[in-house]
Amino acid sequence: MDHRFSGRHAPLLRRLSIVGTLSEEQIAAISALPLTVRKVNAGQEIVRQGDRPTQSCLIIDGLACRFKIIGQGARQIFSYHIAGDIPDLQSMYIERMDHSLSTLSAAMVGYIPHRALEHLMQTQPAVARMLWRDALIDGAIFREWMCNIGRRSALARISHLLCELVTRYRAVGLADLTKENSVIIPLPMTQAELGDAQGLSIVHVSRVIKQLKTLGLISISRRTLTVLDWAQLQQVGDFDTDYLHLRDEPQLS
Amino acid sequence: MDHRFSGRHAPLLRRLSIVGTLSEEQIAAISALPLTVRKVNAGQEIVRQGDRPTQSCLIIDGLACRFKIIGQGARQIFSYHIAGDIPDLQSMYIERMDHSLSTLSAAMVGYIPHRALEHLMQTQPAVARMLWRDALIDGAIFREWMCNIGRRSALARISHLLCELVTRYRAVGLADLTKENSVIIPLPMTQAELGDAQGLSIVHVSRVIKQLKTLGLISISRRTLTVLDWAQLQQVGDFDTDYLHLRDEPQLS
DNA sequence: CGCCGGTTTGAAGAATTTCAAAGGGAGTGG
DNA sequence: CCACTCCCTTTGAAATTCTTCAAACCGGCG
Repeated sequence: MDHRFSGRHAPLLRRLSIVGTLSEEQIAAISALPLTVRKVNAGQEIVRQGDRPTQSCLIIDGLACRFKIIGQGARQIFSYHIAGDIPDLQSMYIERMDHSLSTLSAAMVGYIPHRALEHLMQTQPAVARMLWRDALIDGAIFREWMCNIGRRSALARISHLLCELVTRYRAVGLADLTKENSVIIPLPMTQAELGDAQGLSIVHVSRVIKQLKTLGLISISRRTLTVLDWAQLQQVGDFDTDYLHLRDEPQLS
Repeated sequence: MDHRFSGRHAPLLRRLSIVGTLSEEQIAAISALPLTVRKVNAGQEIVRQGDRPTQSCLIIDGLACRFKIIGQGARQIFSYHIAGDIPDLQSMYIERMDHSLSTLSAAMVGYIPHRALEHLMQTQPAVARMLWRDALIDGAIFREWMCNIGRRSALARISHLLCELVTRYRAVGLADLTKENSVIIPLPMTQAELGDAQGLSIVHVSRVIKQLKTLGLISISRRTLTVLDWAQLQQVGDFDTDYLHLRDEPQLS
């Protein structure tokens, strides 16, 4: 983990440094991005479908998700976003939002004007490349979720999702370890929100999670996930980190 | 429809002109892209998961799809690609393919070296912007498919997919009309391939298509789809063109 | 004419949803 | 500090959607 980063831009710097190596100049340029920080409660819509934003959101702390409400009120969640993510970077290039962005926990959100981002991308092409790479990885995650929802069992889906979250939290240094080397990450979303992400009903999510607990693979308490058997959880979830395109694959013992 | 376009680059030019307006200079620059054209049979893998391509593929004619094989042989198709699409543009920025690209019909495929694309994007920033926009729309389609697979009934899923294909074929001028103003598009894929796209079994796809025929919404013959009741098909499929971000929404009577 | 891949059909089975109700747990107000 | 409340989770039972299996059918092509 890089300790050069501090302040409100730190999560973004950490995030980008898993995509590529940042020079001092680039770090300075990113740190100079104007950032209007706001504290947001859980369950607030930050950007709405149909909006034409002139700024993008950096998640500084907490959990957010992108989603769309379809037909008779069903919700599909497309992605979860943790500290360092810019979930709506694409609004720079696609004016009209075709989905919404919402917090799932209390969160710190920083707003960056598109103008500033454009200037950054013009003056620091290497950073632009990182941001684009990031957007493409975003798409890779969508594809993997399609595999989940379309072709995996409910048990595999939830396991896979938990594996992804663990891997992403670890990548940005936000996962903790127990004495026994079990990984701990925040899991602030409700089971309804897990279901909306993986195309499952609340009831079934509950049953599947119970099964994972019974199998001794995980435990959950106080909105916190502990992975008790990482190897097994990966296997049940048919999980392979490839699609996350991490530069240095973090290895778990 | 723009008639300035001819030759093997024409499908790409038509495709980009639905994203933005092309100047003569841009048309010239795109037409100058080196293009190695190959005729490919149906069902051939063009790019494989794990590859590190140095060129990207332009679909000049025919149908292709991106997909991944998971777990015990199940296949998830992520997207269909018609003439003018560059399905693996992203391999310029993400070295290692996390999925495969395959033809679904006999096709003409043009290979463009990444180097040439990079040069184009550097010298024609507006074209670069269009290509990026295109990549982001790609992601928007993934998201809509997630809604389909995760939250819509089988009948709605198939209807929605057919609506999308009709809309995309129309956008690039590849849809025909009957005397009665019904839209006709190619539908070369098998029902197994439709199922793999929408997370359904062959059997169920067959039943759903039968139902759509019985309802009088569509007819299919000789790998060709005729939409008999566009309004109704859209409604059944909960279809809204928003997510395709077309510049000029093509209106159907 | 016969083959072959793809489609259709029927029947049985599995996974998941829906409905309904009870059970917890964390924060709030008395 | 207790009791209440609200939201979330859990459980059971019935219903539904979709899958699987198996077999027949169909249409284009050699």
